[in-house]
Amino acid sequence: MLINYTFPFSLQYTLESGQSFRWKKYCFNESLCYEGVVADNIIYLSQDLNSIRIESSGNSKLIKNHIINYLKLDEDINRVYKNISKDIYINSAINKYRGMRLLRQDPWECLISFICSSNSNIKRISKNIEDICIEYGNKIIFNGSERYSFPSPQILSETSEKQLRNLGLGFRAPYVLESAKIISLNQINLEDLRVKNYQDALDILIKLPGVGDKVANCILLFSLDKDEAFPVDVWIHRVLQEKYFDIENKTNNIKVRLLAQKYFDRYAGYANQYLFHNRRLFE
DNA sequence: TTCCAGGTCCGGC
DNA sequence: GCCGGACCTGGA
Repeated sequence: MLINYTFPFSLQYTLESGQSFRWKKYCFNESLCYEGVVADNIIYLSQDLNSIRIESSGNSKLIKNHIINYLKLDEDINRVYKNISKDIYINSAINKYRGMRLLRQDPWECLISFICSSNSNIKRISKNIEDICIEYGNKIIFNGSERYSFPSPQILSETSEKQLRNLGLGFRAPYVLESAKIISLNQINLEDLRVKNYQDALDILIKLPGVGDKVANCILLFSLDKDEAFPVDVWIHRVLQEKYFDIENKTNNIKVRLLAQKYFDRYAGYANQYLFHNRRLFE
């Protein structure tokens, strides 16, 4: 099955940019192929000259729509570039990683993933998420691959801190458990945040345990269509200090975020993603 | 051995 | 309100 896309689009940059943690890279017929789990199905994706090739364990028409939505192919990336091209530094990052897109992930999975990201690294986060799925998700078999779905809020809320610590989550275990309880009781409805404005959605998300300003901005940017969201981590802080603003190492991250959002405006999140990727791969 | 990694939380000024 | 330290764990 094929999906056509408008240029520019890079599957590799998009799936390897640290937004999502469940894609595994393969080399197949001398081209890159990615295996992941989206909406309880195993998905294989690869990029041809004019289209994205999909194979999956699920109903093909449904999956096609899921993937168009997941890859956010409805976004006009050229309009984004036009908006964020403010200086030579961001332009150089755009030229290097042209076609890197933001995803529209499941906010629940995104929430747990970025709670797990706290004071960790991409390799370990990926392992934590995969272990959570293996332990509590449903087995999916397709084409010789065996993967597991991401468990529901109910399922995770019925685990225990000890069980989650045994999976290697460390001090993040109680945050995952308590957040799962809040979501499963529908005290916070993540999908409802999509129709709220950025600031209101942010104020709600940071009430969740383990979710501060940085993690909340990741969830807003990578799953809830808030293109102005701007997660400030050590890498972004470093770039902004080196290339943009007169700030100190210790300058409050929220102040830094507000400066950047004012500068890059409505698509600040895309600028963030290019600056992050560029700076992270530079070292 | 020590230090650090996509931060958050808590307690003391 | 702001600031510093603690926090699980695995890899360098």
